Amino acid sequence: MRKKSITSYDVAKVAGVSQSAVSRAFSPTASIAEKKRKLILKIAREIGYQPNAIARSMSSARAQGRQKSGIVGIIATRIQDPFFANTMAYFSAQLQAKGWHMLLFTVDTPQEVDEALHSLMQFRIDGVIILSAILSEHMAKTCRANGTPVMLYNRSTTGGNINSVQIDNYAGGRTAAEVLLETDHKRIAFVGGTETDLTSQERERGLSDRVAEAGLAVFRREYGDYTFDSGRRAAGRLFADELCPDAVFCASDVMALGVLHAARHEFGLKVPGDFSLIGFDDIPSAAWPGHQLTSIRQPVRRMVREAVDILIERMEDPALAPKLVTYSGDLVRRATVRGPLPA
Amino acid sequence: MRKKSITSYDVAKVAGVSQSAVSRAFSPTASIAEKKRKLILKIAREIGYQPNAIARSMSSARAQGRQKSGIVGIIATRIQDPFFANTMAYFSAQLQAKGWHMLLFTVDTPQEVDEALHSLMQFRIDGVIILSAILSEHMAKTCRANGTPVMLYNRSTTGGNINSVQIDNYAGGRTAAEVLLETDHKRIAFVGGTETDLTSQERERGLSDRVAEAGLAVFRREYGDYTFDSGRRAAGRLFADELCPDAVFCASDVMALGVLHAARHEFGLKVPGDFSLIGFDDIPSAAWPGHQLTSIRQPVRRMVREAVDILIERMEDPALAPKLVTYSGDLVRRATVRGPLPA
DNA sequence: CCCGGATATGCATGCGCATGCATTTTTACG
DNA sequence: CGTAAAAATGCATGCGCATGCATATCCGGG
Repeated sequence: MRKKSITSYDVAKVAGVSQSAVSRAFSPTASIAEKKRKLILKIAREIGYQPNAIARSMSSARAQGRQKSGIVGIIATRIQDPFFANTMAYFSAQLQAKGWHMLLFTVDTPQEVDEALHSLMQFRIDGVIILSAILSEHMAKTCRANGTPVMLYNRSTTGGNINSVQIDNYAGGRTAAEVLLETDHKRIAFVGGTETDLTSQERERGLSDRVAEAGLAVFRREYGDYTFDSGRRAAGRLFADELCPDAVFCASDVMALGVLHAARHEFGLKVPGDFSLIGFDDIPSAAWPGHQLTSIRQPVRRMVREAVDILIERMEDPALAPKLVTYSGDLVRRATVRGPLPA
Repeated sequence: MRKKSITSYDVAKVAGVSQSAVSRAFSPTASIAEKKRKLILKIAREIGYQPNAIARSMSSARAQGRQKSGIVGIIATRIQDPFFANTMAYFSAQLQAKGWHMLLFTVDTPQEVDEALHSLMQFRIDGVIILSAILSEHMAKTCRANGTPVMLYNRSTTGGNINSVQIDNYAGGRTAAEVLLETDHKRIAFVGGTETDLTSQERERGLSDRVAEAGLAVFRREYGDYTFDSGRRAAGRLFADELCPDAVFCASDVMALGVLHAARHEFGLKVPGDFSLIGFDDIPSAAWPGHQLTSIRQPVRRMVREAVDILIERMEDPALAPKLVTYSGDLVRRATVRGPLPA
């Protein structure tokens, strides 16, 4: 009892036309009498015909010399994290609005990216977006060989030959240092993501450099894994000793919120009374009345839109040169840093 | 300058075998000499051959009488919401672990579900998961006709002929009422999601019924849209009058957190001193030290696993009867309800 | 060394569609 | 009304793969 799906031949038979006519009826640019198109579409609807995207992509291989699937692959990590959840939501909305489909792959470790990409490429995806991870030189070559454009979001390669959209992490770190120095902090601590994470390292380096320029050194460095709990635990370590930091800069808002909650509700500290706190990303919950977390904002919406635009251009014309875009993150000053708030 | 992708013929030519041999080398069950398979796989790796999943699925249509794409469609809403972000992360991990791919569609309104499903079905997906939405009778019929199993997550239909996994919303509402009545609250308010949302309605009905059984009535009803800000605004309305509620039950944790932040930091109220608060879902941030929000927990991980298992069974054998599973949500008692905490 | 069964291999085919090409129909205009 | 150009239509084909079927090769026991 196997069901056979309804094909364009079925429609053609009912409509008394050729299969080509049916195909053309569904192709907006094809040459077909308007009256006949209407009829075919009507009959198609009646008998429940749906063009088969798989077959369509098969035959496009012949015509265009290359399969076009209409699918963009996305490789993402930690999509339950508010920052990425937001980013994903925007990516999905953008791609959908422009008529592209999204084949989603989530990975736990950077090592899995290659494998995921491999798997995605079997579907002859037209392009791929990689969130917060990089790909091996080998896979980069494979993609180039296949003419599959890649978009690195939140990362870039040193080679500079892969499209990327990211925030200026170094500058963000410097900005954080700047505001903390201005407000007269002396013992500035840093809480990073995983120690090997490039993004975190750049933010740390920005902070470090600027603090050094002021003749100081970063007071303490702790590392977590970008989760709330890791921020909370980092706070535990930072405030266990006699001499505590008077400011903390975290590589992400989620960790900063972990520090904030732990400090206030587990150690009874005041923020910014006992220490000032700055996060990164400006996720929605940073602005909640009880948090009022100062942060370095990533203009996620704009960045995603740009990433999608760049990728689509490259998918349509693979010959275009790679484009690398860096956004700068503005400081969003809220209540976790002492000193006057902006009007 | 069109790139032609590498096909099994290319591998065959280099290996000096037939195309069939290459195909068989990539099919674990096919009959082929082990030595030859090794050789073919080696050459394939060398010249960068990747089986074309699209073409593979095309030809499976002939063999099996039905195309098998290995793709599951997911239609989701509000994936930036922590509850759904979590759910999505689990779905993705589960499906991937079992060798399925995920074609993601996000929608803003329930009306778009049909359209999205339509679009997905053009890819001959093997099954579809719909998060927090239902599908029209028409689309349900179409799916049945195509033999495409559907899994409604977080919803079910009255007909009971579509697979579903959901929480017992009514019972959850009753549980919330129960604990608030036990702790001697008299003016119990409800904050719902959108007024037309079935999930929210069920939670409200559970609360309502149980409160009525105690000889009381729900003190106030406000509606938001499941966002933090809508909870915040609802709080504004609830606490504007002279006579305020002494307890609030929200249809989601996110809204409850909105109420909590607004109450504490905008109106200077104490929770649970001035009123008690219960949310729904038990998202991670409900447990943050500064929140300690009492909530009705959804065992998301288990529910997702079950949903995936049920769907996979149905994809492998479409003849199986629909399965409807309802989980009950346990109360997670934290600090936002007055009275003694559990040890 | 021979022969039968098991295993391995290649050939041919079609999944459903889009499109080049040849042919027919329509349209426009003198 | 005639004719040329434009539009519409159908036929045939192949995209890359998996697999049924026919044939070739292997293996072991007598």
